[in-house]
Amino acid sequence: MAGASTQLFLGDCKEITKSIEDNSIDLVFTSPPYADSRKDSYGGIHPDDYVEWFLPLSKELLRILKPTGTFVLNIKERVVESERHTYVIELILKMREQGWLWTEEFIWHKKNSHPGKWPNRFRDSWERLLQFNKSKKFNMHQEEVMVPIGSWAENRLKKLSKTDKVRDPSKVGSGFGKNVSNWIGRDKVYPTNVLHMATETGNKNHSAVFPEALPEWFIKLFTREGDWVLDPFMGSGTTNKVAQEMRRNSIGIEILPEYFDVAKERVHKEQLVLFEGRERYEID
Amino acid sequence: MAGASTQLFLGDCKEITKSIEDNSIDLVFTSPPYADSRKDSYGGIHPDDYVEWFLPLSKELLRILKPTGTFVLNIKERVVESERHTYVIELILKMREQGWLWTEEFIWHKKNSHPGKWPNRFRDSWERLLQFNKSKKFNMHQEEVMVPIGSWAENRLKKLSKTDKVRDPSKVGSGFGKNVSNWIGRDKVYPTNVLHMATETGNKNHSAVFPEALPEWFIKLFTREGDWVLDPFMGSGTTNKVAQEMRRNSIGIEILPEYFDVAKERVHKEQLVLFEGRERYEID
DNA sequence: GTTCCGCATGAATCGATAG
DNA sequence: ACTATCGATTCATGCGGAA
Repeated sequence: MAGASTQLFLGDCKEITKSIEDNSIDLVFTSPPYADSRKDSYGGIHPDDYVEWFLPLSKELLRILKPTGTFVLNIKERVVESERHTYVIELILKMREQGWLWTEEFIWHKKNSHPGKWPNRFRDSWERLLQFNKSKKFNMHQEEVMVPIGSWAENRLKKLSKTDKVRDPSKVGSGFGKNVSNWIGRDKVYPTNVLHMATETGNKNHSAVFPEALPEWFIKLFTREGDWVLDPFMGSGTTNKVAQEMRRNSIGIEILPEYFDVAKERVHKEQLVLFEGRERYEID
Repeated sequence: MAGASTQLFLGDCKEITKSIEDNSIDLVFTSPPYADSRKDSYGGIHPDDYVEWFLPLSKELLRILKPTGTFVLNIKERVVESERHTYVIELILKMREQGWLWTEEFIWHKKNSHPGKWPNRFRDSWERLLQFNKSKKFNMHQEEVMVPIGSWAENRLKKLSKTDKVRDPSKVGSGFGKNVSNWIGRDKVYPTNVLHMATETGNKNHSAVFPEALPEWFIKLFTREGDWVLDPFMGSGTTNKVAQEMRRNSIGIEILPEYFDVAKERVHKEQLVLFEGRERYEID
């Protein structure tokens, strides 16, 4: 196989996932609209309704995921009336009732979190990456995400300014860059469950909320070449773009035409299959 | 007052907290025994029983905390049968039913987390620091924990003789650029809700899991000199030692004599008040 | 070509004011 | 009283043009 198939769907993921086969997906990686945010984009799900809104989808995802597959959910609760809302932790409990295993919670430390100052809280600088599985025997390719202790750590160290050292005296314990090939032959260690990455800002064509390195890391960890990756809330297609570059097959679903069009432009045209409404376009 | 009072109690915190006055504590900072861990120390509460075991204490804490006070709970769920157990998130929900506000969740990134390798997960490198409050109007002294500004500022703020830049008018916000001049000469900024701290490595006589910097940070943030700090699971007394050095009054409760004795030795003897069993010793 | 440096922008939240 | 809108506040990053 020369390239991987990238199938992009325009429509509601709750409906479109129904047409996906049982036990066919190796990794679901997605960042759904957070409650009440992107109000104009997704209809603004109220925090109190969020769990009930999400559960029909997670039920479908449980069906289409392979027994060896993994579901990684990037999410964070909003502040509502000076409190962290509980919809995320309630969702975890309800998904377990559906049959999901809550295997792990990774932390994404956002080094350049949104600025701001409030009398009762500091900047929110992290998000959850909830790992769910269908069975205890899931695929995990740990060696693929090993961190070079040599080059990466040293370069990282070099860049630290005096003030950085004061703020974070013993460096950062885990992290990763984009060019794995540069690390071949170096001494490597396993990473931890804390990921240090900046959000991507200032990108003109698309403002990806998560950096490419985020789906890249989980795709490396939980899939092999030729496996199937699904992002039911594709947005501008970051997950699918990365999956394609990594020679994984992928499915992306997006309900808003504006985002869908951006995603279309970001993936390479070979092996791209588009499903827009009733029509089906294939580009070879 | 020359020094702060440090009162150490030997006994069960669920009982001893009952004798503490209503609305008298400014900060509760504690790291309770995690479920099933330190089995030999605390009797090993089973994960499934953890919430019910904890709730009577949190109810007392709600009573004795000042309306302006804060409860910081350092906790992390254990892995049980390849899953993260749900007792922590269930506890959050139940404590809210008791009347607590779940204001925030800080992340303690443990930079030197214990090494290890498992087939299905990486090293656990973070813990939760759950912030609960009694009311929305709690004391928070943000200026006490400011950190050096990032190195970006060195270049960014070098020359600002021009007129203030105005943000893209398409965005509603009034704009960061407009107030850039406010940043000249500033060298400290507010921190985020992610704390990078190493675990205490020095193998001492006790199993102090958190470094002194951890309670120190929260004591600075949520109390002033002369305020009252409580650690109901004192352990070897790290919280109380730090509180004393920071001229805060404190109460520590520990059920195990071995730990209690270690704590006794770690605090300075002036103003130390001991309550061991029925007897009361005052040392002045 | 390489480094430097200006600059737009981002899953935000609170309190006051208006409807 | 209760909800909606709006102004104020604040860092760090990567891009792209300039040196």
